[in-house]
Amino acid sequence: MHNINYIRSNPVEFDNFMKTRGERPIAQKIIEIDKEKRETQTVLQNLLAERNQISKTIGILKSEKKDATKEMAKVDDLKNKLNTLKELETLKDDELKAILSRLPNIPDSTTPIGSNEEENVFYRDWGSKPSFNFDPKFHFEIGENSNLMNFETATKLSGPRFVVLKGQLSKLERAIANFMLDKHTSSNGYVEMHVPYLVKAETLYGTGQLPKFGEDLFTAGDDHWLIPTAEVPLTSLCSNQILNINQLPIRVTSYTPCFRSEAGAAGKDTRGMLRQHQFTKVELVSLVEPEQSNNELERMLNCAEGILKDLNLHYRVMTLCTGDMGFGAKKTYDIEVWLPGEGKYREISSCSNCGDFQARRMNTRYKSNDKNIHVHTLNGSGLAVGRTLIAILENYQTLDGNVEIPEVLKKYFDNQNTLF
RNA sequence: GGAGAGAUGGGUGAGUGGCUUAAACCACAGGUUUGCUAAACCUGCGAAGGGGGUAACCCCUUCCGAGGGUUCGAAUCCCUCUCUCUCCGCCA
Repeated sequence: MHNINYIRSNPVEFDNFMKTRGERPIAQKIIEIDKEKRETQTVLQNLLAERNQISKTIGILKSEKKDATKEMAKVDDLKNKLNTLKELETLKDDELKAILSRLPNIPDSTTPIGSNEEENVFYRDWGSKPSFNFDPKFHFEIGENSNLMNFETATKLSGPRFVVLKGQLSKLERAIANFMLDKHTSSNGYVEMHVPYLVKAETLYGTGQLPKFGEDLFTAGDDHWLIPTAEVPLTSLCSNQILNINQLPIRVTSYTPCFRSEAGAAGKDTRGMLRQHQFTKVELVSLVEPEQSNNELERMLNCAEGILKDLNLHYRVMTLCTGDMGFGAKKTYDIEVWLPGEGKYREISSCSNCGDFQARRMNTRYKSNDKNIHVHTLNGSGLAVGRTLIAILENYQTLDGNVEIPEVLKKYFDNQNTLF
């Protein structure tokens, strides 16, 4: 949610920012509605003050057993005006909120301007593409050949875009998640949380998925929605609170399933477990003071990259351009891991600084020198577990169809060297 | 699911239609006193928004779980909903 005062005093700049995010100029309309609302409010409040004054007089007159019919008639007269003005004010306020709640965040000054993913900018990379003396297979070939990755059974149970993992692959999924959680909690200063996977619409509004992107979500009825990412419950932990400054920074992590309808992705990545309706992810979330959020984004990115370095997986980091960034983000880094089977870099983590955008929507503030200031929120995958599993299968595969176990994961496998 | 009780500021908690402009206490912050700490005393201390002023500041409105209603006037009365607690039932 945007600060209306900012739009009021910088309408041109605001429209320019919105343009980079694919929005039409809207500041003039916002200012107009806001002005109407405030004017209505002023008149309304003056009348209310008048009514309160007269009512008080009536109270005094009555207690003195004097006649108050004249005053009562006066207030009666005010009533109609008050109702009309109240309705108008509510109308204008709703209009304003309807517009503001659907506008994306303003990009950071360091976010490259562009219209789609083609214009994302290379930031840095690590490692190099592994070489194979055979044709590396796709992850789903390795998985299906081992009989431990089954898409048909999953489709039988739930339809397309689900998977059943068995035995060592199911264990690998769990080992990856454990490794990530262990690292983030012991070395990176995050506190592990166990959170609900079903949340209210209000919670999704706070992080920005609603009202605009309901189509991407699964709902379980009765105002219960399945989380598309643990960012939603984690960021919302302190919603509607005023924190003490010494509680910051807050760094939390959680391993959860994520549910996405993939409404706009028909026909895209239909083979394998790259794009599923359900997948698991270890999420990182930070709440920090505004001055800290730029540094925190770099820190978070390093925490996510650290996992890939430990797993010895080659990756590159891209800075997303304005047109490819998510709704609530000011700046986003995507980490793309190299998948030799597919021969492509694929997103495995996305780290975003949302500034005060989400904090405004969910009303999370902290007290500093007697002032209440909105916190800055950040979220990042650290990492997507399913895609990490894919990356390990494709990067650690051997000629005989087996998969070597990465050094840091061996302790979860009784120090075995290979998976099968 | 059934029965009952409840929801008031950071916390405890008073307030059943108009001297409530939400008391009091605790916590917290500043100050006085003080060899240090503590105690005592003094002062301050919720949020959102509107208006005025160059400004320090001043005025006003709204908020007592949420939303409606009654009334000249609602924390207080009425209706609906949500949540919490206790007991019973069911249950991993």
